[in-house]
Amino acid sequence: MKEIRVAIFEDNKLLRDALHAIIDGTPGYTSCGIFTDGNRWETDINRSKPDVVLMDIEMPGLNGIEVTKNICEKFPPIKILIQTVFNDNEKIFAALCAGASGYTLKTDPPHKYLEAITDVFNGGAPISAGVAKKILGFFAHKNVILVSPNDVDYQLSNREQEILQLMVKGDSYPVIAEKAFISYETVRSHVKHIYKKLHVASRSEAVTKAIQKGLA
Amino acid sequence: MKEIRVAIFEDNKLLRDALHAIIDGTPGYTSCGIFTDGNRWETDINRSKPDVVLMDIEMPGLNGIEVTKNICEKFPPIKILIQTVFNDNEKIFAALCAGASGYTLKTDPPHKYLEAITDVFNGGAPISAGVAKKILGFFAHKNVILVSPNDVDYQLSNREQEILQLMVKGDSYPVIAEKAFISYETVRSHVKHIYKKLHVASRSEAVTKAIQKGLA
DNA sequence: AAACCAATCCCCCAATGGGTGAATTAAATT
DNA sequence: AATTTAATTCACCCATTGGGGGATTGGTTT
Repeated sequence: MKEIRVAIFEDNKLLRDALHAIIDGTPGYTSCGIFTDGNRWETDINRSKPDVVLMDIEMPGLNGIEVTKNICEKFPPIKILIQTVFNDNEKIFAALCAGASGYTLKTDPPHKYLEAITDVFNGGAPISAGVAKKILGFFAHKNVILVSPNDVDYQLSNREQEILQLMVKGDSYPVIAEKAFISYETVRSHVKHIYKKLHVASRSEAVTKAIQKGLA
Repeated sequence: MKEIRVAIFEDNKLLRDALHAIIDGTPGYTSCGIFTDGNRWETDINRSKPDVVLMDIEMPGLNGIEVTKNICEKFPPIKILIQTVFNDNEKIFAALCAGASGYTLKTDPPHKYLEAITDVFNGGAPISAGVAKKILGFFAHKNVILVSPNDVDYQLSNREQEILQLMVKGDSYPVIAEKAFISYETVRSHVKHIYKKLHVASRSEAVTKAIQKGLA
């Protein structure tokens, strides 16, 4: 049975040292890297080669959510366990979307941490009670809607995506023209191309599709 | 310490009897009602007065999701624990939105059930590992978007909501007029009122707001 | 060289938005 | 009981916006 290599991102020295001690002090776990911020995450990850990353959300410089997003993209096999203290719905939601594999509360006792680490390492999805309650709250209060994934690629050009964003925002063509530094007529031309690619025939349909397909 | 009153909705006789036996056989738990479908849910709930409901999703007649929605609306203090077997994302998502307090897999062992019942009774949100993984998947793959809750009530009338739905669908005014059995001019009149109430000035803004505020 | 596409621009006409006004009905308030 | 408020219905005028077709340029691919 291989040891689980754990990297720690945590700006609080006390917590950092405590985690380090717990992980290195428990058979089956090794702390392979301890970092106080996410500014050099890429080299940090490359050198420490962790199986699991313990990620603090609030850190100086790049925050934990950004770093999580980046690691998930560049190193998909690495499991990330986010640690959170706060009750900010927006932040929890953003953290969920970043693509981590589990969420624990900092107030959880050490043995819970170790359990969670093993759990994510084995492909599980440990979620602390408090976080679970929040997530169910999201759904129960209908603060969340399901969008069909990008099963189809609409092949919008960069410029077209840009225009589409502004359309979703509700900007009129003249306003879009100003913001994009092109003429009114050119905006309209882009819009027409967008409609063709999205298979829609009006602005409102395009906006609906953009939101529901996650293009905005 | 009060006993926890548990009602069971489950169409499978074997499972139903097993649950009944486990719950009544464990100190601290009483099964106060056992039902094979949700068709008479309101009288069932009124008579059995449960603290916690074990709800099967697939039942003849009214399915578990509908019944859950109804109970959550009419009897908010009652906690509902949904039991699921299948892997259908859509169904799990619908179940989450119905407003239940917890989700267990039917494959979980009995002691897990009892734990989950106690957990929801105490305000927790037990989520089985498999369901947790699915939920994180929703968020990680961005198949889900956060909508600001109805923090403000736009006070749209029924008719206006109806028109707004059709606008979101992308119907033109003449088409909306046909579907709503009113004249073109009346549609326009409603639309203007909608814009005033939503504080927007164009169809696309109205559509965006409708989607993001959950009005559609 | 030909075909393609993104990005730019113009014109015609239909659809949409804002203002204003008004009749009927129902509900709420005084 | 009288008044007010709001919802629903309809109408007209007119300016702005939006949709469809067409066209040019420059760059890329075939």
